[in-house]
Amino acid sequence: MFSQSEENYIKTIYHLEADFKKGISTNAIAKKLDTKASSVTDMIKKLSEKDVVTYKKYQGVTLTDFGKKTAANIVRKHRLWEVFLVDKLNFSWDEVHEVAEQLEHIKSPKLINELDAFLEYPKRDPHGDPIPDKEGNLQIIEKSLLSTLKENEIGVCVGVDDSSSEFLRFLDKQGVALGKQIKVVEKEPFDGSLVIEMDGKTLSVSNKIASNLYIQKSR
Amino acid sequence: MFSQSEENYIKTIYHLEADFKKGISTNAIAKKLDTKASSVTDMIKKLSEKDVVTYKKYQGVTLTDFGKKTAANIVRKHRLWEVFLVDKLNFSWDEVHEVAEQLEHIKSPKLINELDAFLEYPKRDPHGDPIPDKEGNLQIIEKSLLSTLKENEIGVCVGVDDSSSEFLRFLDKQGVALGKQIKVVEKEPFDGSLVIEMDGKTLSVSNKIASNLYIQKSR
DNA sequence: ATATATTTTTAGACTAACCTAAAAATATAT
DNA sequence: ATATATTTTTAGGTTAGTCTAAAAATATAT
Ligand SMILES: [Mn+2]
Ligand SMILES: [Mn+2]
Ligand SMILES: [Mn+2]
Ligand SMILES: [Mn+2]
Repeated sequence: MFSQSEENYIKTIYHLEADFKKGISTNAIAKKLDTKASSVTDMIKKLSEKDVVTYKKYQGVTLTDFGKKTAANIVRKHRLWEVFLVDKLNFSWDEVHEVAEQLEHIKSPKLINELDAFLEYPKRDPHGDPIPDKEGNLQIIEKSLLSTLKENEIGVCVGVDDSSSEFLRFLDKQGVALGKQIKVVEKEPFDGSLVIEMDGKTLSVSNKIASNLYIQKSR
Repeated sequence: MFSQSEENYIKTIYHLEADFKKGISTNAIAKKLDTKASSVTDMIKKLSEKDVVTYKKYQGVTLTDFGKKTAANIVRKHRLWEVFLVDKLNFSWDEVHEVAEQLEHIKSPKLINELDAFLEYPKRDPHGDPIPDKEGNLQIIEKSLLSTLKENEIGVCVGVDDSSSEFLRFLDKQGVALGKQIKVVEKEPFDGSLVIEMDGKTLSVSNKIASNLYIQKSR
């Protein structure tokens, strides 16, 4: 059984590995967890002791299979709770993260399995991120950043890269939501902005937005 | 904002005060929390510092109004989560306590208010205990231990005193549940056992059970 | 290749929440 | 009333998780 703090480290390493492969640096972890590198070194030693990570001094850290499974289970809980908050308790997608950050640490296998069933086995969380199954496997879908699409390409909005409240609320204001069909009408090379068609209307989105929105291209 | 540990102390003092009025002893708290008296003294000082309790050395501890409100809010969360687990996630009434013990510490006013609404504002938890409202008030109902009823008195089962898994599962086995009508047929002075009528059948219950079951008498 | 900058680890401290053992206060029994 | 028992507090330690500052290792730039 892991402490809340240990779980937060494990989850963070998992997310960093998804982005940057093996050998996650002390500093990278410290930055994500808003703590100091020296604290990370301490914790890393403990996690290595517990066979969650492999660790060679100065070489960064990598999750073991056991560590990966543990991490996936925490992520599974986090995302299932997010679905619960949005689907059942009227939270909006920009409000769920902080609470899920707490709920993910509740220890009860029955709770999480029953929650999964109650929510009818959702496959993705409110931000479009996949929910790992009990074994820790998660299905990856083919998705591309909106900014990488070419003119006239069409797709469906399936996720966000940055899921900060600010970004999500901004998307709300623009009427952008998961499941919406988007067509790239025009790309502006000067500032990287795009003119897109959505809900039959055309609007312009900045490069900043376009490089944070995931699109599943229509074949 | 209080730590999980502080919250557990506050809640425990609250429950003890309900049973024994003011001036809760260090030892009583230690026993309930399964910790040492010296640890309790430490924590009591901190809580007194934070104006949760009033404390005079060797005189025991009493919740302030602020302390009472804080406690009631924790109890509110505990009981609402218990209702959720039973009503929505197929937990039985003997399985919920341990999980609610964790869930009660989640910090999010919106979460608990939405949960309350989602559950349609329940008034009692699965054990018949009242759920405090947002202000910390809880409605008390007139209830008596089954063991105090006289022959031929009739009432409805509305709660349990001991809510240990063992007792609750035993009640399940006997077919006793909240809401069941019970009539005292006969009292056995020798061992304090009772013959009762329930669901049209008569059965005998030991004194141990009769003094852990709350009945609301039919006027 | 060497100097400089950056990253990582170590050393030493702090706080929260525990503990044991001893001392002090209070309660109980004769 | 005094002696004894019990309860409560104090004193001093431990562990988890954090911090700052300094030392060591590694990376980068000339
Ligand atoms: Mn968390
Ligand atoms: Mn999410
Ligand atoms: Mn608790
Ligand atoms: Mn209960």
